[in-house]
Amino acid sequence: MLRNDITVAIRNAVMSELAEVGYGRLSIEAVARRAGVGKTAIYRRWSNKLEMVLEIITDVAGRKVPVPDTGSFADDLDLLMMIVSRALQHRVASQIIPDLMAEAARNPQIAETLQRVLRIHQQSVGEKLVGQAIARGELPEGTDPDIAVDLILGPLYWRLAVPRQPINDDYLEKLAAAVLGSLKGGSAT
Amino acid sequence: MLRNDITVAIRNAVMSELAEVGYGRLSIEAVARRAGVGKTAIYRRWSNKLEMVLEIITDVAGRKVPVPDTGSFADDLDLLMMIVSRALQHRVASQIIPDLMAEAARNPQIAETLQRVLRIHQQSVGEKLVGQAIARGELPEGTDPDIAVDLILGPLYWRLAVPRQPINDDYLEKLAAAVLGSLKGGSAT
DNA sequence: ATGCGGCGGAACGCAACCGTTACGTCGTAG
DNA sequence: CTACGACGTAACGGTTGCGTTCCGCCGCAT
Repeated sequence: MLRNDITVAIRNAVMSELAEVGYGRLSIEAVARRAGVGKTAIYRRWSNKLEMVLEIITDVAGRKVPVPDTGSFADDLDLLMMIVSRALQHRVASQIIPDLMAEAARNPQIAETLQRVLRIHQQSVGEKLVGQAIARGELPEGTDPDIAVDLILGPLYWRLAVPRQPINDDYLEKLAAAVLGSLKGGSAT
Repeated sequence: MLRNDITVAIRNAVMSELAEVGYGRLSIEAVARRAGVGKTAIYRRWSNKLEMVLEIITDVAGRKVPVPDTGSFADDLDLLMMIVSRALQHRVASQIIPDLMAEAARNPQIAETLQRVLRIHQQSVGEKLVGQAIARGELPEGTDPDIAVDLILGPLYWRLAVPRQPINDDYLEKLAAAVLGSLKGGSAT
């Protein structure tokens, strides 16, 4: 019987609040204010801040990412890196992700939740992508998909989270080429 | 005339508190409690939380990192990655760094301070390392030190901050080999 | 027409922290 | 011996947030 429009308003408010002040300073009262609802509406749905945030981010992060399959590993790689860099550069994502990661470092519940959600996507994407490439003979057999994922996502995430430099097409192209080279080289076996 | 032992106690307390609860939830009162000093001692030194944290982390982060120069780029790379991964895996660092990075995403003062301190080290290390290698003919001329740095530090930081998997010697070796491959390939020009 | 349930609003007591102030102690320099 | 200054402690008034409770409103189903 809980009104759905209210639930949606709260979810949006949580995401915005998370982006603005971070998990550490997120308060139920601020969420209620922003959503234009009473605190009661929130406590009727979740029993505290942690539970609320976990439920909401699990839902948001759980959306599927399509794995590229163009027929060429180089193109798959280009495409994947473009998709990821676009996603990471969206305003809300670029604020929330590092914040939650930092929070995960000290809150096992958050850590566990994020790991579960992220690992599924990330790992399966890696295995699928590398698997396709090996099957087509574009990568040496025994290429470690784990390292491949780290090489692909690492620099992008680093660039986003640390130097905070924009990732333009030119940079992306160079980076993709470098990653391709390292994997084709067959060093990651 | 401010007593030095007190200042040191406060600095340590700030670092511990940062690691435990993060910048967002760090309170002056908690720092004072932990350091075993009065709030007055803190306000006598800094006028607020931001100023205090900025001063302290600037100091800590400002320590020089030696740039490897073994005579071989492959060895330089191995050594650098080992040093960095060790540093990143230390308890306090692995908690504080992602937290401050997340905070930097919403606080320009923190962002500016971190960028200044980090960029100097990181950029100069990259340029020096790549420069040496080019001079020795181990890397193609025109190799972009920027991309090189991203390729080297990105996966390490990613691994630390996101999947939070331990970085053992075996993994490090494979990763270094892959990075070496990608740079030698000359794609990053 | 009646009743149920979700709603916003307001207030509750409690706790933590802010930044400031007053006080009394203690070590040291003059 | 005296004076100064940094120290810890305690308290200040004010703010914010917690999680709970009670109220009156309103939409909807019966």
